[in-house]
Amino acid sequence: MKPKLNDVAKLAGVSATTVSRVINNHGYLSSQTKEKVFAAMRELHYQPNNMARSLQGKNTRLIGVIFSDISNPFFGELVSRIEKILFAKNYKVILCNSADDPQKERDYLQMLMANQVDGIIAGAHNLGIEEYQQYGLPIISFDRYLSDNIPIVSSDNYQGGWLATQTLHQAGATNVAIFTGKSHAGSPTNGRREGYEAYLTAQQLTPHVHELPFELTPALKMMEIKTIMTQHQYDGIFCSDDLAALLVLNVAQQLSLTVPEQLRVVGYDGTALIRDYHSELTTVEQPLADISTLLVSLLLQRIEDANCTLESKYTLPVKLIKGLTA
Amino acid sequence: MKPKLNDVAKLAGVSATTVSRVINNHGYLSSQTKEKVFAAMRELHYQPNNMARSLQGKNTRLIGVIFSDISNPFFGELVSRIEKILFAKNYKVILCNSADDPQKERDYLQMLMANQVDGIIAGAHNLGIEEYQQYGLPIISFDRYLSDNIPIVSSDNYQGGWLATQTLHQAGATNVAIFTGKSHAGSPTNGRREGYEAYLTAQQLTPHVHELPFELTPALKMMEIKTIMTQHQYDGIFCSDDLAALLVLNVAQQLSLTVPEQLRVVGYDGTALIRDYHSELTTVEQPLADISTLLVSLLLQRIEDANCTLESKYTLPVKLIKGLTA
DNA sequence: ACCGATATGTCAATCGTTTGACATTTTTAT
DNA sequence: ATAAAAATGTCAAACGATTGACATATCGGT
Repeated sequence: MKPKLNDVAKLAGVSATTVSRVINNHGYLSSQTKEKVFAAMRELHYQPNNMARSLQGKNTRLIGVIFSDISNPFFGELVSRIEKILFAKNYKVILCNSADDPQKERDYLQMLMANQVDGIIAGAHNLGIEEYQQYGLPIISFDRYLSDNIPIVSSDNYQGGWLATQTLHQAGATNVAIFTGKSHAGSPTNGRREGYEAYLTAQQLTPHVHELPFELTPALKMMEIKTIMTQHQYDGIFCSDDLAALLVLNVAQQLSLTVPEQLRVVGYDGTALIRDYHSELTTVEQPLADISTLLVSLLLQRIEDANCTLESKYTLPVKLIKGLTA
Repeated sequence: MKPKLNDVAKLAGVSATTVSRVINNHGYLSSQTKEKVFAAMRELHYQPNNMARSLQGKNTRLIGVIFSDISNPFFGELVSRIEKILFAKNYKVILCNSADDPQKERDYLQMLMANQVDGIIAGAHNLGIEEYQQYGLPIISFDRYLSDNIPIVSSDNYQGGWLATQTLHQAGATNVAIFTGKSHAGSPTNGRREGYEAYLTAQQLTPHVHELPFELTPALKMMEIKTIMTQHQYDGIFCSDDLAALLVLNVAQQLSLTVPEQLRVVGYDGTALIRDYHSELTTVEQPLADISTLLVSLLLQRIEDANCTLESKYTLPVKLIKGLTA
């Protein structure tokens, strides 16, 4: 039978009101009384019921975190960082993998509302989910436009696209392609492609855009990449994510193309996984530590003051991590 | 202002008791009344307050999931799968990254108790945490001994160790090492090393065990691996996780060792990430789909009936995924 | 001696929802 | 016509904790 606050009061020999005062550190309290109450709590393994407390108007300190799939190393690392920061601030994370399924994302929002979360960090890619605007909850978005009053945190995708393409060009590439996901209206990640195109246009070179649908499995994606690489003799490829870059390197090996002599490759993300286990890959690193810190910081400001004025966009600078592939 | 059940009742023109009956599908209810109530719920964007409901004895349907760090691809995929299965069964996951920090894991347990979670799936590696036994909660463990009445789910580590070593041997290796983490008393993962040693002993070959501490960063781990590989001329290496295997492959390249001619390598885990982006790696695949399904299934059985009899150990068969490295 | 501060207790209302007991009305079957 | 079933309403207690108002006792400073 789970211990209740009244049980703690009985064991400590004080009133229930006193126990509540100790737990919440309200009112006059002697050190002796505090110690007696804490000792009773320890002996009974008592934890105040957060459900009952939140019914009294206390925040639940639950945060919903929605990404498409945390088995993707980028999201895995991002969510891991966000969770660590939140836990250190006495918040806990309800994890949501929405995949590329708008209805699933809506179901998650409903569930998060029912669980009285204090706020949401949303970083999935589904579009057209009006519910985000209907609930009037503190929400911060990562890399996706949700509504006019929901701030977006992202890396400087445009700078990243420019930088990646510049790196390929300066490494001698002139026939440069980009392998990217499907463009979403209003999505900051479009900036990678825009930066890529802007650089090539400035250099009077021809852009070659290849969209690889998100829903392709890696194996099918690899086949598509192989088809493209066989049909075109690119000497530089910018992949708008690192996993695609790994596939390109795999295909290069299959086609006996030497990297970086015959083919230069740059990726995007620069997760710890890539830096630790694929340091050969030249990549544009998104500042995951800063992104996480900023997402949490903005959300907690919104939780503290729902009407506080925040920018609509926060753009963090990227950095080129020089490997051996470009 | 958040809508309450009474607001729904007013809009639908029924009593609050009727709304509660519709939500919980209790008692006699006409279809017309149900439809009126659902329409009012939709119009007000009403979600029943799960905190108040759980105060009434309803389960919170919250599950605590504790792993060391989900930015590790293995845990990332495992947690992702567990979360998907749980969400489909109308449960939600509170995510906990305990790292290699026992006190942090204790803090998480306290927090989970305070939040009245219905159960816990525990897969971190910290030892000596008595709290798991004190709270009397449904708990299922992955790859770690917690207490006599907490079931453990793991892959057949012994078979995996045997299989990996046999694969190296059959590929021509006779001077075979194992790179493993530190042994923990009672931990199923010790089986990998035991299977490795048993195979070599049966073949009258000499085991070479190298323990790489968990707390080494990948860069330091790589240096340690390079030192070992330089000092010994192993012709076969079994790594007890795939990321270590990637490091070994990196070092082999640095030392101009051809794989698998001069050096055969087998890893362990076989995550989707490895299969998709490193199909060249020969590895022992843990059945993550089955592990996830079983962890959830056992936990829900425990939640349903706290005294149901479960085995103390569930061991799932592994499978060798043949790549090019052995 | 007196007054203010300190310390703790009592009491009851409240949070949002559930739920059982009982009442009333309507509908349907015999 | 009557009885049973269906449908909905009323009412109040309860879940665990918080909290404000007020009471009482003790202690320390003036």
